[in-house]
Amino acid sequence: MALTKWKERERQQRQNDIIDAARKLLADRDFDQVSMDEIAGQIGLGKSTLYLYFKNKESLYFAIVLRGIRIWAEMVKKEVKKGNTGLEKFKLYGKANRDFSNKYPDYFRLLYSPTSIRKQFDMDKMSSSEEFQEVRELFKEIMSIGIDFIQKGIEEGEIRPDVDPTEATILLSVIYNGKVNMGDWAKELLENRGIDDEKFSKDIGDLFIHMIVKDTD
Amino acid sequence: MALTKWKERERQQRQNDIIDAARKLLADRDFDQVSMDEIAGQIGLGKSTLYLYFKNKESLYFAIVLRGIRIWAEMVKKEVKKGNTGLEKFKLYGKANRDFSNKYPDYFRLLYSPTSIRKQFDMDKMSSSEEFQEVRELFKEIMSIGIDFIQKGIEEGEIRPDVDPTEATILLSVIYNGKVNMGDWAKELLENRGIDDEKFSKDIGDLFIHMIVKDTD
DNA sequence: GTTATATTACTGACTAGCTAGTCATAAATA
DNA sequence: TATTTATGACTAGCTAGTCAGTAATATAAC
Repeated sequence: MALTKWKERERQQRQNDIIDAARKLLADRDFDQVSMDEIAGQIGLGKSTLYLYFKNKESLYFAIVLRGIRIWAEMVKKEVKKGNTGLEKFKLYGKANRDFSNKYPDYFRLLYSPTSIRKQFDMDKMSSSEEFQEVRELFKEIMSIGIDFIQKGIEEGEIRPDVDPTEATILLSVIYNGKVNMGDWAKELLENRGIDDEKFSKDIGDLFIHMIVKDTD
Repeated sequence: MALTKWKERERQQRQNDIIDAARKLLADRDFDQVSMDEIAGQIGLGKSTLYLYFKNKESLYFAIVLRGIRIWAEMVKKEVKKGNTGLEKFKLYGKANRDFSNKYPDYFRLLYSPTSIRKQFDMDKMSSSEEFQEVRELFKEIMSIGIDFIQKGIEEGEIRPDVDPTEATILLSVIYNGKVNMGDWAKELLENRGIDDEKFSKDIGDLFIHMIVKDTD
């Protein structure tokens, strides 16, 4: 019985290897542009083998995304505990997002693809994937956290009451979405001014807070 | 001579038709997902015919993008004339961006693709395209306009001096980039709160101004 | 402890279908 | 008749997914 359990772990490890190989390849190319052959080749397997671990390509894709969003959700939940007021917690919420995007850029980029470049997917295969549903739920959960803290901040009088919590939270997400997909031309402009990615990230965070707090000085 | 001129117009008209058909198809699908066959079929032509008007697929793509960015640049330049101070002009700059995204959503979405999803393109073919170079120049020009007005606004004391003009302008562009590519899940959250796209656009604009002006009240 | 059997892990070759781009030929027009 | 415009059939190459059969490992029998 311990044996079958060990077998199970072995199997999960292999599944893990596949996910990892695919993630690396998908970090800078689109779903359509990475073939199952290439993913399999990356870890010295035949393509057919992938289908023993994943129903189809979409399923593999969302397995990666799911892994990423789980990490994201975890980081957010952990970070916001450090704050007390709504504003504090929302600042930490923003920081967690930034940290995640810096620490796991591959996942982060990937995470914004399925929701935005959804047209590349076969909707039927997508919906049938359990992973897809969980990703969707976690996304909504993460958004809810931000929304609640802005709401709290408004009630506590630190955030302007005319700020719509949903809009502001989505805007934060929109900014990160835009930033990861930012084109080379924009990057060039920043570099010419001596602004690296990290500084830009941080400054965006600061600007965002200016956007919602009651008093700027 | 008048005849050859008419011929030339005829040719341009046809080229125009192709661009238009392609634009419509590319509005909600990726470069890779729209075939030359489909574009040609859309206006009752054979695929081979497209190659009489465009060197290759990339060239056709950038012809569309070029058309779009020309309209965008024109709208921006026209709108900002209405203002006087730097802040006023930057507000109009933001408005022009918003108007363009509302009036020509297809172009707008497309415009952010080549810079972000550049990995789908064959770089050699891309660079060799004259259209690509002009698109690049116009993009930089549009960014410069925003940067200059924020700078002016700072000098005039209406915009906070700790705002970096380049960062802020790029951020505006990043926001629009993110917004056009915003996923269905985020859209859903907004809809559930009764916020339609137009309201969200406008509110983003207002929030953005809060981000940079000196005094909020 | 060795051999036979059952289970599991894996893969090469294949199907069916799609793609961009070419080119000799045909149609339309000057 | 000459020129421009258009195309159908083709090449060469790629893709996801399948499946019969092979290799490796685990269990059972002797």
